[in-house]
Amino acid sequence: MISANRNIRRLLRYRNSLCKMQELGFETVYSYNLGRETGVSPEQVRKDFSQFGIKGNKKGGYNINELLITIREIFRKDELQKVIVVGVGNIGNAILQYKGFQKNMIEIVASFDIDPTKYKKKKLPVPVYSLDKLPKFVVEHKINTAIMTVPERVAQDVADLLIEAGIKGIMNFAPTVLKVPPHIHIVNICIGHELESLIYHSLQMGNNGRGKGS
Amino acid sequence: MISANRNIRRLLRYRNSLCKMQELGFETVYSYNLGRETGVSPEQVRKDFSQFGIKGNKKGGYNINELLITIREIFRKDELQKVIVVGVGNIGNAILQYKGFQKNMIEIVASFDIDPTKYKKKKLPVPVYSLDKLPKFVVEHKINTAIMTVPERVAQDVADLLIEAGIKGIMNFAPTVLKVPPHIHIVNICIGHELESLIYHSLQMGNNGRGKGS
DNA sequence: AAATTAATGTTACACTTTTCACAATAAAGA
DNA sequence: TCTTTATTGTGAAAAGTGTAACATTAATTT
Repeated sequence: MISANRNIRRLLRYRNSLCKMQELGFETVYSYNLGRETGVSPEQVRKDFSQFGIKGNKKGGYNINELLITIREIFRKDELQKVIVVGVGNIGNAILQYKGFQKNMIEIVASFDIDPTKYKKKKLPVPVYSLDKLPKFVVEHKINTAIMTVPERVAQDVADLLIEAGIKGIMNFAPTVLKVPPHIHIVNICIGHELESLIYHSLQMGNNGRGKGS
Repeated sequence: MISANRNIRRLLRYRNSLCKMQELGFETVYSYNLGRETGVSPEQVRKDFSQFGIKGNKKGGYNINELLITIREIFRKDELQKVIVVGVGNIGNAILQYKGFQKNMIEIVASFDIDPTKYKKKKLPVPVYSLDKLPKFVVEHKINTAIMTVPERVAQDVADLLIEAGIKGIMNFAPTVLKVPPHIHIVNICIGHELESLIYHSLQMGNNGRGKGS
């Protein structure tokens, strides 16, 4: 079977680099080019492609255009993927403002919050609704995926609500491990932990402060 | 040696759960409790602890207070870690507003942007400086870690600037693989890719839309 | 005090992912 | 056309990570 996780992530990185290369006018790419650009070994690049049935030319490398088409097919970029945001706080806001999703056939179609003062919020590209309206909206608009940017303390409850409404994938920004049925997909993004982990590794590495002082 | 990456991340999750348990008045915890809360197997919990030299009691489990102290020691929570944010756009803003770092001995002490209109920005808890001021600031305040929330197209240049200034760890929100010397630590957070990956897996899983229609 | 029990701590196994080595092959050159 | 060459494609080895089994031990019970 295909579907690992790592491959998928790398595929997205490849796509990024490939787009840039295409813009620069390149037509073909070698595994070691793409590897260098994406921080992946050439063997890994070839293996990933091979795994997804992508063929190159024995001496001419891979055709960038074909690669991009195939990658888009893998990610089903023929249909627009509709996503909602739940929790219009700092991060929720930032995500709503972000313009980069559209080009990858993803559209944030609505947002939800408990706080009524948010409902009138202008300057947002999508409406903010009450949480009550969520279940109906999800069903009617056939939403599968939600970005959840709510306070930690309500994260589990909101997740339950989302799943009950029929959501299949949740991107969770709260530093909580959500308890969900096995068929639900969760991606946890915990900026705080990432930062602490980074600091930890930087400290490990050696001279904390500059120079050898202190 | 200790220092894997996965362990560290799990340790942070443990800490989260342990704090909650402590607030609820618990004094000890068993590996399977903590495992259940954090989505980790009990064996893994024990192994992680063992790896960091944390000892439990043969029948009474682990002492929550000791655990927390040890974990804090591992992460060097005796000293405040100062961090800067570079790029005060949507996400940069959100991160600057976020209040949760303080409790883990992390403080965002300043932010930087090229856009002069940002410098006067009130409602931010830290000042926004010109990028010119960055090198001196980093040296004077002994900053090791930066959160980089700049547009993709300038990400590499800003990273170079940061490293030149003496930054050892960068949290990068642009979907680019930064080319950096080996002693520099990078954490990439690419919300777009995470979202696409999530959608991919959700689609794989089965009935895209609700019911069996279409 | 001895036996039982319920947990930890650790060693061995299994699985996953990456790297390595090299076979296969199409293009380029002689 | 034959040889060389530069690249892909892949099977095997290695490294990394998680799981399972079990040995160990301190508290509890008898």
